[in-house]
Amino acid sequence: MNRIVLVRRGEDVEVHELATVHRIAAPDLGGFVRDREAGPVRWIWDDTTRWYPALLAQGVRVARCTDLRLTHAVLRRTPFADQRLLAAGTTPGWDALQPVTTSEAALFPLADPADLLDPVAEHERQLATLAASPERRRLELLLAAESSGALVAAEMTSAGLPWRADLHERLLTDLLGPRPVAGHRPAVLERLAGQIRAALDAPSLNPDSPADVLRALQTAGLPVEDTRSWTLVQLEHPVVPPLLEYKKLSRLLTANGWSWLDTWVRDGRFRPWFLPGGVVTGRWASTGGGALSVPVQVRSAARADEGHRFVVADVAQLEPRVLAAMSGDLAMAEAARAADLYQGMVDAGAVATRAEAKVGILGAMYGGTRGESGRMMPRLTRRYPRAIGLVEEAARAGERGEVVHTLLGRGSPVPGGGPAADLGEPPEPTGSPQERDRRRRAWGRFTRNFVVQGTAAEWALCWLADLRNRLWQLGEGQLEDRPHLVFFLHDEVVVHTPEHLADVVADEVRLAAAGAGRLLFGDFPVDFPLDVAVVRSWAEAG
DNA sequence: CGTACAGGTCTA
DNA sequence: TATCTAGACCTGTACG
Repeated sequence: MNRIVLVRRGEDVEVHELATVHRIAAPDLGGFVRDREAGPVRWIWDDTTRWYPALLAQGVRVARCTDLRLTHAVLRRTPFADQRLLAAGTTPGWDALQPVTTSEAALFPLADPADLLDPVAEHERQLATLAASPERRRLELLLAAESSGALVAAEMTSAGLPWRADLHERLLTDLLGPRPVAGHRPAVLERLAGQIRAALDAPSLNPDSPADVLRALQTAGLPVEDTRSWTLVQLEHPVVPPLLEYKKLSRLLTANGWSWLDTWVRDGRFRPWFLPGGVVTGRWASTGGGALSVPVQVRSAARADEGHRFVVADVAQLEPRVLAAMSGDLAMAEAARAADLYQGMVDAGAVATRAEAKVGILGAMYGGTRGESGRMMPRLTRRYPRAIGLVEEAARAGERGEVVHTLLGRGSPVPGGGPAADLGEPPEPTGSPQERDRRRRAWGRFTRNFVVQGTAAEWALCWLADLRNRLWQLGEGQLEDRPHLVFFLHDEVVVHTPEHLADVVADEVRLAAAGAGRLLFGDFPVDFPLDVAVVRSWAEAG
């Protein structure tokens, strides 16, 4: 594997390859990368968001990279690395480096803090750190998966999720009335506001002000402390139906209404930015358009192009399956042999009902100790001692202030903030003993969830990376002419594909899932069954 | 007048 | 018959 480090130098790019250095002009970079991609090569660069969008805009796809910003972040937190090998004067600069999320695909923004960093030296420090790690293989897999995720993320933004603004607008008009002029409510909301004011005898009530609404509800004699929908549904009062309807439609208007369309949908594509490693657990974050919470309500506007289909796939109960595998709990893995893990637990006689299984497992992973899930724990602990033991141990470690880690070695933050690598004194605990105890237990719930959510994110990254390569092999020409990923959300992917390849894509999605399981868990007998749908519209899946 | 936070609701 | 993990992002409101 040829490693080529790219470094910005003014209007040029410095190319470091096999102990040689040469310069090329920035406009020639696309052609150079395209040529070298004919052979096995790994591009090493400071940050994928600073290089890859411009390459993609020129129709250049790369197979592999090392994203030093992301790999640095992982190495800084992992308990498997000797931090002294990573340390340098520029470490704070690498720590602080932020991804670029602007629509201009221009190479080389002015005054980029990345220009103060030395990618060649950082790469060498990272290689030395890996070489000395007792868990080198796992860490290398994690860093490769993380970098591959960076490529997928850039490609998804570049391609965009096909989005039919006309269908979205029709949906808005049907539910809210015609688009109002700026500063006015849509007709349907205005009518509901009138009904709410009448029902509460509050003629000047602003239904968009929670404080206003709460006061009016209390004045009307209703025993409420907040105005959440969940609270309101439990009331018997004429204001409840129009108020709930108002909240629902108002949410649609503000989160995914006309201005959302104006801002985020261009040329028939929704283009959010996906941020690999944006969540401490290793899950992706996103920015722009709320990509991680696109309501089911508007997914009908996401439609495959003419002659194309979406292949939508999600993993059933990913996290409990990951927990079974990472803890080596054969009894839980046996329950996971069924397509429905919770039903598998019922069939094994571990619990009486599916609902009990679900609330019990979720409680074990999230740290629910009260109510139903708390009552389930002794039974689950007897049946699945390794799985439950793993999350309990993670919780205890967190309560002691220790770092926990995922299967591949992503480390949790330390309680006081700042990466574990900062060898400074822990901050002085503040607050009453009760408050400190509450905080300690909350941190234990976080570390309990961290090991499972983070390892599930690693499985998903491996799935995504393998699938990306498989999809590329299925077609010819540019990325968008081939089956390609257009959306990813924790345990769900959407592939946009020419119709005649849809069934092949569905097979590849399953093969990639099986491959991810083997990569992380070897021969351990656990399944990751997928729900796969070939559809015209995202809303038809699931 | 711009920033910070609270309250709310959507996602897995 | 009690909410417990991770996010994004909107509006209204308090603050400096």
